Amino acid sequence: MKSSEKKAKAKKKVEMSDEVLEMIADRFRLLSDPMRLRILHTLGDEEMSVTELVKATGAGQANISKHLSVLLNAGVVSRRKEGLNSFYRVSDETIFELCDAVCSHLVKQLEMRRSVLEKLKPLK
Amino acid sequence: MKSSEKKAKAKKKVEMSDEVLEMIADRFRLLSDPMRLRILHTLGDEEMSVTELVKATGAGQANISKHLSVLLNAGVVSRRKEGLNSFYRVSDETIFELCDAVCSHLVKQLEMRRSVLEKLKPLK
DNA sequence: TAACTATATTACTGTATAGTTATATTTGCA
DNA sequence: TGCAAATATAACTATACAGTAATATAGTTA
Repeated sequence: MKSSEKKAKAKKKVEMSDEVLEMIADRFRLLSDPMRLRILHTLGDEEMSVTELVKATGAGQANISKHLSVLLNAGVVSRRKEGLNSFYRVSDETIFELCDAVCSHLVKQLEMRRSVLEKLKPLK
Repeated sequence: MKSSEKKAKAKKKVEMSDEVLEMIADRFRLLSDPMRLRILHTLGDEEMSVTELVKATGAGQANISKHLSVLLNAGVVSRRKEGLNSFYRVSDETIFELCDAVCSHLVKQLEMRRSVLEKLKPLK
């Protein structure tokens, strides 16, 4: 017992190198853009061409292509080329788990705020 | 059966407004910075003052304070003032679930790469 | 009251990146 | 071969933001 006699409360923490933190941050940064989230949500479990995504999202073609290349580079989507078309699909489903977790947290948060407002109502 | 006779494959997607996507992106953006991740990881389940966090992380005081105010504003940490000190603690544990999910994904990803390299070894 | 300490805030700088326009590249077709 | 379509890329602009230095604010102590 050497390092655990400081405060008795703190759990021993795993050392986190800057490199690991940077990798985790990179992963979150991937999902920190509304347009990329829109693309991923639009794809769902489907395979879609760039043109289809452009139409579905209303964004510019260059913009969509750029975001897709970011996602492709990160291994979140995969690409299948066929003639003139490039078809993309989500190859890393764990992305959706993260999004779902954030979504349900937001819902919970909004519900809490609503219930607080509800309690204030009678005071009007 | 009207909108479901297009491709038969696509699940009906929930409409996603720009506002909702922006909120989700905001949440991910919070975690897309290595220094904020370092602060959250350093805090863990402890309560710490700004000075303690400055010492533990090696970052500048102004920088730590700014990140803490971002996290406070987002409801991820809470603040307790006592005399000259401000004590912060993580108030939203769901943050750690997200981090854990990303971490285990990274581990899985690295293991996959390692096993690929392992198979290539005999070819040397 | 004056000096000191902890924290917050402001102003500034540099960097990263989202969106856009224009262009390059590749493939299919007349 | 030449044109058209789909996609990718390069160059540019504007914006956001992380880090820092300086300063403000508030509490503590001599």
